[in-house]
Amino acid sequence: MSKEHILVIDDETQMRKLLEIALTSHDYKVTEAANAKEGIIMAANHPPDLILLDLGLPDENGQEVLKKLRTWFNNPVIILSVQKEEEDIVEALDHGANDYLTKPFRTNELIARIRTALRNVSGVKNNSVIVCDDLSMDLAARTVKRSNELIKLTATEYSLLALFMKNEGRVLTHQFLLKEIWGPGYIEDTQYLRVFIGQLRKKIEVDPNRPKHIITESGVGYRFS
Amino acid sequence: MSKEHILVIDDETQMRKLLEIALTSHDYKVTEAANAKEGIIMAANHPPDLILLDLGLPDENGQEVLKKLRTWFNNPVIILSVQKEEEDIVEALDHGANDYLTKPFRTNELIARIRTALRNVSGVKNNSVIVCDDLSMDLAARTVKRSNELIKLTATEYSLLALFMKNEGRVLTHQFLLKEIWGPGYIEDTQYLRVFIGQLRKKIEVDPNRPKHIITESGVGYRFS
DNA sequence: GAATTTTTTTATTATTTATTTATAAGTTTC
DNA sequence: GAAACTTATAAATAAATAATAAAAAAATTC
Repeated sequence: MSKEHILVIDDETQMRKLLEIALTSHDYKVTEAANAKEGIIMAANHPPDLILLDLGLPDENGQEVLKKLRTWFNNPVIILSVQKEEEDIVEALDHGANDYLTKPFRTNELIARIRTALRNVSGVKNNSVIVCDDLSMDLAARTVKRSNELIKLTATEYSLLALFMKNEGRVLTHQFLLKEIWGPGYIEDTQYLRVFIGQLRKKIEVDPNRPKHIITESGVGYRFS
Repeated sequence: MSKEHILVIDDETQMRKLLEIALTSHDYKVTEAANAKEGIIMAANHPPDLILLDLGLPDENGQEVLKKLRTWFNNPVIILSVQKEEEDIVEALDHGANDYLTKPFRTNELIARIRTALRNVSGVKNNSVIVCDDLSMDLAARTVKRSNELIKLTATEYSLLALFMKNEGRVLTHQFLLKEIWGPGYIEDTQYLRVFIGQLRKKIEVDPNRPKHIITESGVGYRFS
């Protein structure tokens, strides 16, 4: 089963270590960046489910980093900062942060706030089960069943299918899918999509040659129904 | 635009007054309840967009109130409490609270956190659907239905039909249509239009030989009705 | 650190869509 | 109502897009 992925962007080694231990012990997959530039690149190369962002980065103003991320990154961002001024908090929240904790923070509270943020991922409730015909996806357990049989999906396959099931009936363009799953640097790589759509169809369709769930919208994208 | 509605559940009169002033000045509609029982009834009778809930209510434990609310209330709940113990915060968040502020709090921060919580729920259901007789086009989903049956259109056919449906009743000249769909270099290629109008009619008209939707205006262009 | 799984890349084939061409059917104008 | 012009339809060709298989590379697991 694929773990939820959290990207920590913080320049203090000690803090990263602390977060890594706390997060991995709660069964999250953690990646780390020590500065803004690195963090943005990592987020773009493999979009995490949530970002923990320190505002006091050495190479760039944290608020600016947040603004940059929010031009394309739609998953939760939680700010961790020594700045406890009200105006900093308000600014960050209005720039699209989902939560703001001041350092030093309490670990269990942070973990609870991460759970809360991940639960509320905009749009579809992230704690429910999406059922669609013979398919059902448990977003909390991160599992997929076809006619009550568990299906084994890789992390990427799961993310892709989740995106489809959260947007049933809607045409999702190649660009949108690539941006959401692989990051904004991959919007040209439609071949990735073809390969993974093919793999998904093999796993979820009764007849992969006559797909009923993932419908091709030639020249535009795909639609799940 | 209708104001967003916030329900304040708090037993302290002063606090309610303070919140009322702060919230109304930020253009929210505010209703108030002084205890748990009243609060739950008010939320049930007229569900607000967001609830501000004090945990220290006289008649019932705040965590229990939260649990009761969460059995049916899906909009954001923000906790305001004098309790600053980590375990209280974690418990409330895990019971479905969206945020937790300890009293005394800073007003602008609260307002910003309210904005953040409301941002996550709104905006998802802005489906602009154009309906025209038996035809309906969902611009967000990028789908077209004829008498509730999905119609399969190619990318060009869809763009053309969207242009028509957005300009219902208006005559669109050949030049305009060609420029919009194919680009300014194709103003001369009226044959393209004829081919695609023909294909569209086959798909959307009851009797393609007696078109009711796409009307030919000989020598000028076409009109959608 | 070897084995396994997953992702990425490459190559080939299949399918769909756009464009062109040819011809028939309407319209307009005088 | 016939010539001139415009529009409609069908079908062939070209181009673009999509699917599939299989390899190489990278990441993960034990």
